[in-house]
Amino acid sequence: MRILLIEDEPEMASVLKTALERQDIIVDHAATLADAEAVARLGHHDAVVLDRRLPDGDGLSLIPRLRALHLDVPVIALTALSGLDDRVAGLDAGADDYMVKPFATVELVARLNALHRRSFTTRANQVMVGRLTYDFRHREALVEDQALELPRRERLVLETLIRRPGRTIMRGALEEAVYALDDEIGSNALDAHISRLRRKLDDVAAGIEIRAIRNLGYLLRAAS
Amino acid sequence: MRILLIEDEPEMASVLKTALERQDIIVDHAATLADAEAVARLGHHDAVVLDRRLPDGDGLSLIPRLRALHLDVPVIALTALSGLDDRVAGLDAGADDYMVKPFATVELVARLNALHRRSFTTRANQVMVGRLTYDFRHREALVEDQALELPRRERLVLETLIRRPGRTIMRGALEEAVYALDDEIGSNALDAHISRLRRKLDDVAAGIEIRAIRNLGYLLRAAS
DNA sequence: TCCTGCGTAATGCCGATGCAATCTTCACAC
DNA sequence: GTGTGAAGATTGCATCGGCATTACGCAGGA
Repeated sequence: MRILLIEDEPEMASVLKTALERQDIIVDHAATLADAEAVARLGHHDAVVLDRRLPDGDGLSLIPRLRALHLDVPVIALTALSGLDDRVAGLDAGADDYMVKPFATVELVARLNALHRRSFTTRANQVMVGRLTYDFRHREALVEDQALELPRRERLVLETLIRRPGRTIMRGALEEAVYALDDEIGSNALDAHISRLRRKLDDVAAGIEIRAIRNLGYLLRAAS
Repeated sequence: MRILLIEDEPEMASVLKTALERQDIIVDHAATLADAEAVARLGHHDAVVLDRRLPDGDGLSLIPRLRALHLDVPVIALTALSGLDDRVAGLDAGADDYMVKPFATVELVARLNALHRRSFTTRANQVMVGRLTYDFRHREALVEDQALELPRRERLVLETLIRRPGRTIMRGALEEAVYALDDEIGSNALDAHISRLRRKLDDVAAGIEIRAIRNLGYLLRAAS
């Protein structure tokens, strides 16, 4: 696992870095928001540990900027303040977890591991289900190392489903992923895409099944 | 191949740029360390040519910063100093190669090519798709041992596509490979090159197809 | 000066997409 | 087991936008 530690106090940073590295966690360190953003953009990290009080602003302000770049890296916010308001602010801003200083580093490690496990499948840039590999970096589906050509909508559907194999994706979530907010969508356009996608996956014997969950959504899994 | 040239003397920069471009190398130019770092971070380059004496510091200081960002791009350091100490300093700092001014540009080109090949070690010097063989060492396309003459841009397109046969190359990646940063590219210049390249490949019955992936990019593969 | 490479723009074409009609499957009740 | 209604699946069709192609003019090298 590799994380980005954003913390301006040198001593705190050093202590944390040492503790994390002892747990086999790779730590990149940034002391300012500007640096942090530049580094985070590279997308190398499995998690971000973010101090709120930084020389160039509130750490939380980084989160929406990362999200805007489609960096869905989980974020743990650190703060000296323990008030409920601050906790809410942190989670509102999109932090995935929240720790109040002072805290035991073992707890931070534990939470990082938890986040990592939780998001592991979604963050790898390749996911494999059945005989199908989806490469998020190149945005292509591969069967036996051959690209499977998928048009835009179908590809978006597949991307969304394969991020959480075997889990239900609600219909609304799918629509959000496939259509922009201002794209009005009537009728059953989504169903049609699912249908076409299924057909293509069958044609190449991808060993994948897309199941409808009535009144809820769909899930993708290796065919039994 | 695309490189980042970091050199503050305008004349030197201009001469090198011209010489390299004559060898079909795409050159992005930065005059300061700050600029260079910002551009290098984009990860577009196959190599960095780095002058040591720069207005904002010793060029070598860039290398550890790039490594910290896990940019493993090879670096050739240029210097006016030929002392052993300087050579050691350069290699210590992580430069892959080292040249003392003044030097012959042909030598620089040769070393760049060597580095480039080395960084593609996993890849053969020749790739064959359909009836077409592309020889990266001599930078020529062969059909039945007959060289196929391709102008610069078309060859760059082919090189990029054939590196990953049967896989999608995103439009942006193609543009990066074929054009320098400051080359304004409007309209459909890339499309036009693809079209001309296709025509030439068809003319010699190369047995190759270049497919468009709508909204994404292109893919090259043996014709079915 | 001629020639070739290149970028641009106009035009034509085809695939992707949304829609709607029709068929199939599922859950539940009896 | 079976009937029924609702949700889902599939497919043909018209539309639209992106890609392909080609002609043209410019620029740089022979």
